Amino acid sequence: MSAYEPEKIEARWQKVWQDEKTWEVPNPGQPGFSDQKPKSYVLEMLPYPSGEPHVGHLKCYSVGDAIAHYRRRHGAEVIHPMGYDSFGLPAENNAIKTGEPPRVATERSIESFQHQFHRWGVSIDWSREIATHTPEYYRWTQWIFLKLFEHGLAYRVKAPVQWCPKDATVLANEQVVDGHCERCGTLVVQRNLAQWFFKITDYADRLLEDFDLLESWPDHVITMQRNWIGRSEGAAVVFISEELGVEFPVFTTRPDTLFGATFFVLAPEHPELDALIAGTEAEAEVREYINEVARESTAMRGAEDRPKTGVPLGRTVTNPVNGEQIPMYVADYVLMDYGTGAVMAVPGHDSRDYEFAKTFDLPIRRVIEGSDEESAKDDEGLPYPGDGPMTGSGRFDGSNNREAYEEIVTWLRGEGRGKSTINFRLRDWLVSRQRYWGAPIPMVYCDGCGIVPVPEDQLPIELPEIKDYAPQGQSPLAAAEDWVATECPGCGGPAKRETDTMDTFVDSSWYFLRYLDPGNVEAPWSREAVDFWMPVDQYIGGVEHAILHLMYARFFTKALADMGYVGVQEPFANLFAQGMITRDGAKMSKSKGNTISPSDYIDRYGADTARTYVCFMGPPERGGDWTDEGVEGVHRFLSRLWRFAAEVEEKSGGARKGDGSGGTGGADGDAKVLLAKTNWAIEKVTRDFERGFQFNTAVAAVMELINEAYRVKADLFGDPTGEACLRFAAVTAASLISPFAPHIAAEIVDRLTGLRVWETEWPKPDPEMLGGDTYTLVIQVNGKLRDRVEVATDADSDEVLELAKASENVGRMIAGKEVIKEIVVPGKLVNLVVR
RNA sequence: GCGGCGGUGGCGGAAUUAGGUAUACGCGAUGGAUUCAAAAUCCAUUGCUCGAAAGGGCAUGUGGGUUCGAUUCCCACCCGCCGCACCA
Repeated sequence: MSAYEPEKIEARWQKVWQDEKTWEVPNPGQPGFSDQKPKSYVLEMLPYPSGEPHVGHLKCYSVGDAIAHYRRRHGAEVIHPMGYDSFGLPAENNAIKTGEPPRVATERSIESFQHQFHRWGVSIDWSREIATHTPEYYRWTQWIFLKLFEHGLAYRVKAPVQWCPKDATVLANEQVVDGHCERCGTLVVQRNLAQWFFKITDYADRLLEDFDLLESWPDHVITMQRNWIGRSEGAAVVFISEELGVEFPVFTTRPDTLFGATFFVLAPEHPELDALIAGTEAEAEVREYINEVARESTAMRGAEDRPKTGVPLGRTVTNPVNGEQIPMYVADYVLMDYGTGAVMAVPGHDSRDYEFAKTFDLPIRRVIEGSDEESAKDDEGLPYPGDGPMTGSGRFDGSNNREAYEEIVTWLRGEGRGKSTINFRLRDWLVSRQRYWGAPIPMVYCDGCGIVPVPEDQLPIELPEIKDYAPQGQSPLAAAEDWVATECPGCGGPAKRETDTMDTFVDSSWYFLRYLDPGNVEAPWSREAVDFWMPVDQYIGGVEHAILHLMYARFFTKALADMGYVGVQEPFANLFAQGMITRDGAKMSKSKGNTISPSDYIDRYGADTARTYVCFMGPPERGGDWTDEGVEGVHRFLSRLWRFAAEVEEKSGGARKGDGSGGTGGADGDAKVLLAKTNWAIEKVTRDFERGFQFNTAVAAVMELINEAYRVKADLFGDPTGEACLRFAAVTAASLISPFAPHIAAEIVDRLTGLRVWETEWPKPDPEMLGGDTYTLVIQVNGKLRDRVEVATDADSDEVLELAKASENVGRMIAGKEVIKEIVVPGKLVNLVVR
């Protein structure tokens, strides 16, 4: 009997797949294309190539490949490509440290990924491989930039932006976590810079509404995006400074509390502040406060339990509902980038305004009554955020605040002082980066013509070779003077290139379209290919991309659809968010020294073991802790499968065509039990795939099948029907495990049937064989398990009840008691209720 | 604070999707077979507890409820993880 030698069988089948280009699929119009099969686009989030692939990649692609295999065996034409998100900071930071050009380190890493992915045996169509750092790719990233610009969706503006001093670049709002740089953890500061933005806010509503178009996304991912977009309904209300004749619009979700507004607060960055304080007594103090705030980091400013600070402006505005003059303040608890940067303060019904009023001794007015005790005394129960009858609100007194809401807004509208409106938390996407290793922004600046887009036929604007990658507060590209100096496409005069590069999230916002037509030199993709393959039927990746990447890609798809380049509104119909693998309960990191190198395990146990293990260690959508013992357990299981199949091959002859079920008819005894278990396993694994990729229990079911085979095999060898059942069990076990362990499965199925497992149809359970002649009847007394007996499947309720009562143990439990109820659940249990 | 997810043996987890055998599968542990020996392999046992055994009692974060029967449904709470957060 040959031993299980994964290194041999894995190399053998990998060579077959590579030589025969097994996983390559044609596009419409290409030779071999057929529209008879349903298509399925299975896609894992493309990896950032840094060093070698890690266990996160192993898990992502093990899950994705299982799905790809499963769908192929259900008759689908599966497109399963991969590539590299190869622009980005780590390679550039490495370059600054070592002087090695980012391209060199990146391409070395890509080679390592290619090598590892081949060793993992992942079923990828390598003819579609892409890398975002190649001019062939970023030419089209630049092209999309131009299209967005053309359609008014890309614009340049000077604005306060988040700046990371360590990486010396600006960051998108989404890349600032708790006031720190998402990448390096450095405290982020604000700077006023002219930057390129994408107008994602134009799509805020559609990004929300179109969640309805998705087939299956995890709820928590949708919730995270929903919160991030932060749609809130309310009213825009205009407060006027009579002295200056300036209008101050505010956004409020509570126009019903307008009568309770006792002061008015502006953000320190508010553009009207200058005009308000110029030449007044308050000027010096206010300026000092503004400067103080400017020095503080975003994190400090947003800190919890921060005492309220602010300065009175010595001015007032008019409350539109009652004409009252209320004092104006500047305070840092009002944010410039939400709403209008100004708020009407209602201390009676808003906790922040309440705190501020307490600190500055401002009037607090109740305008909505709560329950009786709460409204007993003026200031008790305040701030009160709830609903109730209105008070101190003129003609609205007595009506419920929710009902008065509409009336107040209507009244404001009639007066020209306000209207109902919707506000979003989402900001436009800042895409400029003052870094080298990214796609250059295809724009030039001309003294005469201003900002001029590079004509399409001049793309790509290639990254120049430079020597010094260190950022100096501006892009390292600025040092490449020959490159920067160019000719204005408009007037032909001297002009300068934009030296910022694009955020790498731009590269990854459309790569799934390029896979569909990767060699196209005329266009980023052919509409025909995109119409055929899109949307992605199953997307797989980590939750860490729940907001950034997934929202940007959705935005791009919608914008490209509006321009007529794609025909879908949503790129990813189904999303699977995998959980993170930990080691000793902790996130793996180089600094902790607890990283797992997949290649070490593949050297020792083979790719099948590593792949099956990551699918078995727990539900794939949850995290799991990597243990060496667990890996060994899976390897032990595959070895058992192997030995069992080898024994079948040896004792019952070589390959016989078919699914292995030939000759199993008329089985009884252990043979029949094994046959039933085999059919049960088919049913169970299939159900686990269909019910959202419950791979841990799918693998467990095949383990159970193998355990059953070991239990009965000694008795069955030698008997023709018994051997047929063993053979069927072996072929089926291999077939069912093949999405996780494709090499061992290919080898076993080849040896026992002469067929190629990936070309065979997914097995179907024989419903006749699922149930046996008998079942285990559970007998309860007062709901407690008292006995179990084997009962014929066709026994009726009376017979079952009789058998239950005949049980010795049950007899003891009901002796001397009155049976007041008898519950019979056919095929399952009997419960006798006694008193 | 808001939103989401979760709490089951020594450990990872199963059963939760129509309420019906709690702990599948794996790990770990113990015993046995094989071996000169070890590794590997195979077999058996393994929630806690009382009992010689037959068998009993107790167990799914806590407290209630519905039910013949609740890990599953309802109410109230506790703990953990994740996301967002002075968002007006």
